[in-house]
Amino acid sequence: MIDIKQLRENPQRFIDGALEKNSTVDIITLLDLDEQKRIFTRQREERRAEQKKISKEIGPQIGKLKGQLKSADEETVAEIQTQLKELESKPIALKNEIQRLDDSISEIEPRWKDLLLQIPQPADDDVPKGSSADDNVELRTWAPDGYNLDESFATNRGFNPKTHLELVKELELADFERGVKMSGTRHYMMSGNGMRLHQAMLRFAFDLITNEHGFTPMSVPVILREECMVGTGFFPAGRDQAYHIEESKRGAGHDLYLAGTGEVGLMGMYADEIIDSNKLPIKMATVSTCFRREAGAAGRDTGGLYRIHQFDKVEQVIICKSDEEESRKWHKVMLTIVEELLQQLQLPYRLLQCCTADLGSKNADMIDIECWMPGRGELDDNGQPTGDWGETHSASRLYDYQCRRLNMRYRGEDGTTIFAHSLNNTVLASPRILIPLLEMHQQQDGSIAIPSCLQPYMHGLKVLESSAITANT
RNA sequence: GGAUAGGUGGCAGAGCGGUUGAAUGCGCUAGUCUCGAAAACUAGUAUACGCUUCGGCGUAUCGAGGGUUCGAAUCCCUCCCUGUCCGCCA
Repeated sequence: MIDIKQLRENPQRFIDGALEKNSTVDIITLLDLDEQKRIFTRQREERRAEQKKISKEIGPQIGKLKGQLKSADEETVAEIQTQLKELESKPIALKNEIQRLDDSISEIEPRWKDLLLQIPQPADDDVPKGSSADDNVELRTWAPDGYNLDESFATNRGFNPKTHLELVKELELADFERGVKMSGTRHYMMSGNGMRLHQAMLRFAFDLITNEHGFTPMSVPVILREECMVGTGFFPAGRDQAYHIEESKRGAGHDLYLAGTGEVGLMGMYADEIIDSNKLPIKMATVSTCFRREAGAAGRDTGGLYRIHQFDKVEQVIICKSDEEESRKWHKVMLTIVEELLQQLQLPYRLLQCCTADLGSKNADMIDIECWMPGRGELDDNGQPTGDWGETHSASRLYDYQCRRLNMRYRGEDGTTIFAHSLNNTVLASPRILIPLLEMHQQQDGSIAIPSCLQPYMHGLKVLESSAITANT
């Protein structure tokens, strides 16, 4: 959520920011509603103050008169009742007026709130403007020694690459048919060494971030209340991407959803809290199963491990003080950790500065990391895939947008409460990361060379090979 | 799933429908005392929003929402949440 005060002071910044993000939210109407709401609220407060004052004055008198009623004859009763009516007429008039103002305010409030929640955080000035993901800007690339990204995989390695789908099938690393049989399209099972590799990757990434970089290891709930989804900024925009769990026993607004990322649990845990400022920055990492409906992606990336409904992810989150420089610093740190991880895995990658259109409503800045996937992309004249970049990581910088929605604050030097800043980034999401891993480390005989950093997590196994290969050698 | 007890400030815990934003205790902060600390004593100690002549003033908040009333932490209704016991269970 953006700061309504900032919107009042500088509406143009938010109007421009929304346009750049292709948002159609009606900010003009919001400003209008806000003005009305403020006027009504102020009038209400004034009436209310007046009413309180009068009540305090006439209270004892009313009490006295009501006491007299008990022991009065008919004539005095009538007289006293007239006096009571007179005494009460003014506060009753005020009461009615307050009621009218209340009605006006509660009519405005839901629309006001709804619009406010929809206003995207304006992108930072140094984020390139763009109209779609095509306008994202490549910041830098990295490839292991001996691998030239300007040349094809075949030129680099001396043989044509198989796709991860072929490799998975030959080495029996996953079972798509049975996954689909049980749960429908975009479901799968990891099997045998595939499952071992999947677990090894997660464990390697989790150990790297928690042991080497001091992030606190956490587990998180993946079933979360609607408030957490709204608070972290995934709702309302991403409502159709989340699995909704029916919970009719709970009241409205208390429905439960499956999280699409561990970020929801890591951020939600501090909602409505005033964090001890000595504890900042809070650096946390979790590994959790993530669920995504992939609504609107029908027909895209079908088959294989790229776009699936359920996967596991090691996620990093940082909550820091409200300071732009600090936010920027931690953003870089989070990216550096991923670069370190991918370099250890010997996977070529590139950093993409997302343009305004690709940021999503929460982010002031977002940098994606894409890994080179030789088996993706268009086919060349010989029917060989030309390879393509595929998104594996996404590092978000949100300033206080999320913390404001979550009401997550800390106390400043002078005792005032300040909304914290938050950031998050993927450490590693598997099985998607297995695509570049398998495709990049495949060898001519169809086996997979396991990077040395993973070998301890694979009981020392150095190569994945099919039973057929083993039999031949 | 069955039975029962509750939700008040950082915590514990009071609160006849009328100066109750809320007693008291603990905690915390500052001061006095001390070479220093502890103890003791004194003072202060919620949040949000609005207004401000920057000294304050006003409104809201006692789980949430609604109602009764001139006036609600206090009465009524609905919902939410939590604890305990029994049953079941990865």
